Amino acid sequence: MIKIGIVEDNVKIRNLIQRYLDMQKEMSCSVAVDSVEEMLDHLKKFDAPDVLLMDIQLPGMSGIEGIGIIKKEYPDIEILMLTVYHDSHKIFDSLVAGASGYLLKHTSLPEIKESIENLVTGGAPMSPQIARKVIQYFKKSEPQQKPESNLTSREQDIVNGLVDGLSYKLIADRYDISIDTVRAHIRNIYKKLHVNSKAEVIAKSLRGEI
Amino acid sequence: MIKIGIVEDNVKIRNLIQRYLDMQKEMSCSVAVDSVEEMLDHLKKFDAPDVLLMDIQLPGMSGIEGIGIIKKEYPDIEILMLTVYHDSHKIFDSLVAGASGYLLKHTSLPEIKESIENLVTGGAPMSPQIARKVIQYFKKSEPQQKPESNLTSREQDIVNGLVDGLSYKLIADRYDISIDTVRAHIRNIYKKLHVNSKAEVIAKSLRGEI
DNA sequence: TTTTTATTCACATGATAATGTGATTGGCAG
DNA sequence: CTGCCAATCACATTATCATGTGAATAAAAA
Repeated sequence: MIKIGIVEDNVKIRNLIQRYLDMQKEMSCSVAVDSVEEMLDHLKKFDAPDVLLMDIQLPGMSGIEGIGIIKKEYPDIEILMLTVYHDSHKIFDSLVAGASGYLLKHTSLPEIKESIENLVTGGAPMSPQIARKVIQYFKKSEPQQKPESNLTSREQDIVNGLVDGLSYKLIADRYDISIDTVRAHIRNIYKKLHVNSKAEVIAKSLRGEI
Repeated sequence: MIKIGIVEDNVKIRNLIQRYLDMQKEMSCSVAVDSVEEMLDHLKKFDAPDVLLMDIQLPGMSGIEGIGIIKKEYPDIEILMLTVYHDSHKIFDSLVAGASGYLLKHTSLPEIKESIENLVTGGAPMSPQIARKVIQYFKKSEPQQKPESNLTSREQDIVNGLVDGLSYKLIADRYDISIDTVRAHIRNIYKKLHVNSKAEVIAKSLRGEI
């Protein structure tokens, strides 16, 4: 049974969602309040829910401020934002503060239900537009120059094999070359990187130093 | 009509997906090859598809390298990764390189279809586990809960030695114990982590999976 | 108290890795 | 055309690792 709490100041929306979720047999939603402050009061007195649906625009403290406070006291509560805002700042601030998902308010009730289930099983529900913005964030943050690999593409292949934990034999099989060729490449890689073991190559690679 | 291309070296999977997508009336999937190089050849000769499904582990150039090259020449193609890899590096590298979505290979055919539709209407499809890792990227401030290491502090010492690229002998010297003790610890570490080489331990550790 | 568990050490053996030496091929630059 | 270099392969030797088996001690848990 998943216990759910709601922080939302629009009474109609709040009641609608609460009734819908509480109706589900694998969920219970007994607490729905209209501010972070009230939710904090409630958490002190009763058992913490598993999931909190949280708006951003609220009377008193904003939902984003609330995330930090609630997660600090109750780190096991999963917080799912449910809001009309789709600007990058609010999205990122929410995620940095500790939200585990971000839905837009036009999301249908069954989709909200599905998102909550997704959340408790280790997922991170996001509306498609939100996911797009999150991904765009990575495309911009690209200007990270790599330290001039020096490695040829074949050598890089071999390094990837090592990082995947493969033996020389398995690397040879993967790229359909002989094990002696693998040896030869690895010799050259060691020279270029000034190392002398698989271990060091893997460490360098995973640290982004190649 | 959405035109789709596939780059995937497993013939069975490739044919399965191609046949399924091509069967949809609002989609066509006429090109399915097993390497980035072949796809680049195809793109030179024929009309570019709207969406490319791309594996990571491929003969020749990796799918991640391929993203950059393809997006540079054909920026309008949306690239959707479809792979077994779920480690943060491969996910982030793919997104930084320009992928618009990231699915794991166990995704069902109808979900793949849905993801493609989602993609062309401005979404960014991701498997739930992937979305979670992307979001965790933002939470780096907060100490992310580790997968319950199970390792004792001495074992963790040994792991650190491995990550530093030390041999058994050097680890023994560092902690002033015998090399056989190091062996014994490493045996136990392998059991706990279900691996059987230094390489895998180092990789797991540097990926934060310990 | 009895039983785990962490930590320590030893001996042994087959597997894998590291390193040396040398060689062939095909592409590219001077 | 010629030398350089990436990529391929072979053979050989020593070093290191992976794994099995066994065991002692002290501390923590049952």
